[in-house]
Amino acid sequence: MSLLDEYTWRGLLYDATDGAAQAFAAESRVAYIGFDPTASSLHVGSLLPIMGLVHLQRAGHTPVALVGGGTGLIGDPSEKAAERALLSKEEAEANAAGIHAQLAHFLDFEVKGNPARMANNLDWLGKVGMVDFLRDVGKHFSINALLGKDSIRRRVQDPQASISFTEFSYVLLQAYDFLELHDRLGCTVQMGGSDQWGNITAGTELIRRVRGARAYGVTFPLLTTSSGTKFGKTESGTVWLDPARTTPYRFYQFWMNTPDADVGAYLRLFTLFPREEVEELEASTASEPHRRLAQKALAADVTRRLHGEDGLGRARKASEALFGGEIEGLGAGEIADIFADVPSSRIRRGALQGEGLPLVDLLHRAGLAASKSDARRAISGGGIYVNNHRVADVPARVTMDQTLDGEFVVLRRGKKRYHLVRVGDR
RNA sequence: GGUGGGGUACCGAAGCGGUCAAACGGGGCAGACUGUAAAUCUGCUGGCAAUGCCUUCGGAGGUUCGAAUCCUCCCCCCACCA
Repeated sequence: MSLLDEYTWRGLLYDATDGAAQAFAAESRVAYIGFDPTASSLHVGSLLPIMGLVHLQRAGHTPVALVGGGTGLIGDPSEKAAERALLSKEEAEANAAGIHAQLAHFLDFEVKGNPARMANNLDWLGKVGMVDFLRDVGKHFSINALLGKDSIRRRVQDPQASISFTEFSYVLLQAYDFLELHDRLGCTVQMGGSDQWGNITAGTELIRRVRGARAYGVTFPLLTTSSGTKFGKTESGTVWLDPARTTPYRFYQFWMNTPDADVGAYLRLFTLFPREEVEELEASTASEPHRRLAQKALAADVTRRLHGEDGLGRARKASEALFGGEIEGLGAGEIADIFADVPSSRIRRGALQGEGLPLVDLLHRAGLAASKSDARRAISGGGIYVNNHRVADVPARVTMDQTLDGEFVVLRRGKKRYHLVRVGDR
């Protein structure tokens, strides 16, 4: 199966320039995707283009991840409705390093033949002179055409939004990136989200004009959930790839919570499962949904790829304990293990001795309630559990008697939000 | 620069002298039902030492026993005109 066919059945293909399919079929290509270093970590939203690179590499082509250390300093106008804050050079570089490390979980940088590569456009954007740039690149862009581009026109027409010259120039920089990668690495394909179409074709045109060479573009769809909410957001915020920001447990839970209506599409997009396996899992969701086989397979596969067998093991174990059975039968050691990645806090032993501490205060301190009033409301609404037993008594206090092995108290709000309180002075 | 209309809680939007911590809708949180799904139904949705007290209705002053509501000045938006 050709690469674009693979993309197509998986739902990964949004659009491609003419000849792209033949180009991939004809020879091994070098293709790149740019990742914007606005944060030191990528989030699940970036997983889609990353998987695009993964399939590309498996098909024998060479993936290049361009970390926009240079363009990150500018900002893409198509992403925002208003002028955005610029990153400092140091921030951009630190973020680029973090992103590099994360990509290594998905792409093989070691194989012979078509190892994945990293590039940082600061390497050339940092050096190019203004006059050279205007002469070699700027010359090939028509202002009239640029003004016609959606992302720019919107901003130009709205006197409120207005666009700076810097952002206006963004498309030139991205086109120039493509040209540089073409010259340096023989890169002939740029891929990206469907919102990048205009920027990508600007690059293919620049290459055609100044090098007389053919280059191609492929775009991926922008993902939304079946209920219309933004993919990759949860109650607790963005789902990051960095385990320090989103623990493997939470990451696993994010995928476990995938709605039935979306799980088939996600299996295609985010796992490498072959078609038959995806279809079997979908059939399972239709006929025996309560087993959640599709969600489990999805969560396991994605979590394993990012956090390894260990991370997956912990996430699974914690999930099984938390959503399966009794907590009270477990020893302190097991609890510490299971809750390794669950949010936790520490409290002094003295606070729970004697009279103990009002549950309301504990909830507030643990961050499970925004305020004590919020905690009271949550308790009276029946949404608070101590060691998995509902506590509906607002003035309830928590004492040493309720600790597990004298060391832990497991708080829970609602069905899924757990918090482990460790009792001890250190 | 002129004229008119606005700025209310997370968002949208009522209120236009006391009964306003502020209708209603959305969002969010929780409960019921389930399958850690969706849909649906129900409750909650400023804070605190809590039958009360404090802070909130663009900002600063003022009138009044009492203001989100009236007056003055200022800031910012929107529409039309120049």
